[in-house]
Amino acid sequence: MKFEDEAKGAEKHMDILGSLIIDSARLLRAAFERRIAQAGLELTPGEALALINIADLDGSRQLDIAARMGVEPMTLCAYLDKLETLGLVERQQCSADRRAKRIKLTETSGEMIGSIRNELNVILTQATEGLSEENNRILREALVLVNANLQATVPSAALQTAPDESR
Amino acid sequence: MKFEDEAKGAEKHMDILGSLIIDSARLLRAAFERRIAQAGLELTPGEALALINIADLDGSRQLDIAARMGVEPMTLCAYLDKLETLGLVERQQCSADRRAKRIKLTETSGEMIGSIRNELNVILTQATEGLSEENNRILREALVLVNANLQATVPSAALQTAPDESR
DNA sequence: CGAATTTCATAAGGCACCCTTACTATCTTT
DNA sequence: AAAGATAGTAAGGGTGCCTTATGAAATTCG
Repeated sequence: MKFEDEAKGAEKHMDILGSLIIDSARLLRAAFERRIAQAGLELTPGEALALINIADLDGSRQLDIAARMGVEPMTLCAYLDKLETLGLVERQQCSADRRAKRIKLTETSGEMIGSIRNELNVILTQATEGLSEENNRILREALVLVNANLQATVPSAALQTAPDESR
Repeated sequence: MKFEDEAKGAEKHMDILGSLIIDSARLLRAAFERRIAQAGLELTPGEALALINIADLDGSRQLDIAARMGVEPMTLCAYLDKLETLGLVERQQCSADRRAKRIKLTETSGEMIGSIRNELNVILTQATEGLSEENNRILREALVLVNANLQATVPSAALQTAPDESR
């Protein structure tokens, strides 16, 4: 059997990117989790991020929020259960469509949202320490592009964006 | 609703980076999982990545491989159980330290490793489509920096930094 | 109009990732 | 030789996210 490991050097810088992204996410999530716990906020990272997204989309329906977050509606539903239990959001009947519910922030949520944003801010400031403004921008733009590219490879994404189903 | 969120703009580009990284990781993992399944490789992404790392560190002990991967020894242990069951790696007694085991690739693993590298390659080529060589490099360097920064915030990181001088 | 289909939220269940704690066997130090 | 550190691992848990199925309401259409 002959192995074609000659190409390994060329591929190496590729598969490293995969590890880098996955490692970043793990580290980031862990750091966020630690900070949230330290700050005494009784939320998981997923719930906290959901709340942040809801803050930007106050009054939206669950489908829209889930789409914005890039998760399945069911995944968001679980977060909302928790957030509602904690009194941070409310599910209100949508008058236009009685199947749907509008997710509204409660008055008491403001403080929590501020705290979460603050923790996020600290973490990301630490994480990007030593990164030039310019490269910070490129990093974000590159990730936006990567995400769009990956999203396009999702089979069901054909329904949303791609007109091509030559699969 | 009538709240002034003037400060939000300043923070926004920060917390977006967090979402971007986490989203990338989720999309990447999902894409990898799909491709691995399609290719008929009976591995999870974590197991596959472990195997790739082992390929670069053939004959190392589990602690070193775990450190390289950035996971706890126990996490790696579970991957190894699976990889060993599949006949892709072997645990060999380390002659110098009978507590330790050296992880060796089996002969049959070459094919699997090639397949995994290939799938990774395809995914990452897709993911970085439209990204200039220059920005690709900056992306990777920025992530390396971010990972190092985040790693430094881990409480137990003080313990981790020392034991690695045999490189 | 009424039946079929679609859509929104959700209940139920599952897989993967990764961790902490605790234990055994083996080094290392004193 | 006794005490403590270290390599691997068994056990178990929390989180993230998914798929499938269900009930209710909306929409399409014969």
